[in-house]
Amino acid sequence: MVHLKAPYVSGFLAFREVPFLVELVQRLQEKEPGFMPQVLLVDGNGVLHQRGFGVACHLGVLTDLPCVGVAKKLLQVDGLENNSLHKEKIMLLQAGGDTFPLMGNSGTVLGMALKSHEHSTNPLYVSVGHRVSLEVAVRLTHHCCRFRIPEPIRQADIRSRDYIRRTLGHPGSPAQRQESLLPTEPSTTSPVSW
DNA sequence: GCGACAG
DNA sequence: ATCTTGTCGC
Repeated sequence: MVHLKAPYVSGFLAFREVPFLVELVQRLQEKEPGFMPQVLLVDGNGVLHQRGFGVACHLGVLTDLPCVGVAKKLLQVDGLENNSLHKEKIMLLQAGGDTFPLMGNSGTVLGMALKSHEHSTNPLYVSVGHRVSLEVAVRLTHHCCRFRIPEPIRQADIRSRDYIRRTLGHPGSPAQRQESLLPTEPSTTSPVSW
């Protein structure tokens, strides 16, 4: 079980979550190096970020593994806006795998909006994290989608929440007596996310 | 009061 | 992220 200390602040997600992600990779290298993945799908952004360096970049540099940023909402940076024009482009996406580029004011393509499967309305926002091209990032993400969320991220989400529920759900459990795995902060902070 | 808001 | 209400498709 991880013990989150930093609060969630938009633009600083890596400072909250990346230490635990690095630890997971290190633990895997020690115990099961044969299972080391060739690429990581990261729940958050890569270069589509306030300072061009989201959690997927951060994790990639610290582990030297190729990383893809996969966000569920558009981070509105460099002039990118979730406005009516953007929503029009989303509605024009037809088949699963369809995309449109996310071009910042700087003229750089920061990522791609991806219709991750055919019966999906909201796109995914895919961006380069580390040692991977945007084209490969998009194809890889698309091919991992049984549903809207890529299966590796979806399973991590489902199983971690299930673990939390099983661990904190039982009165008298060690975790419950420890009393402070739940966030001290009011809202916004979650013990799950990992 | 109003807009913004990766997770 | 969490919570809630309602709808649609398999």
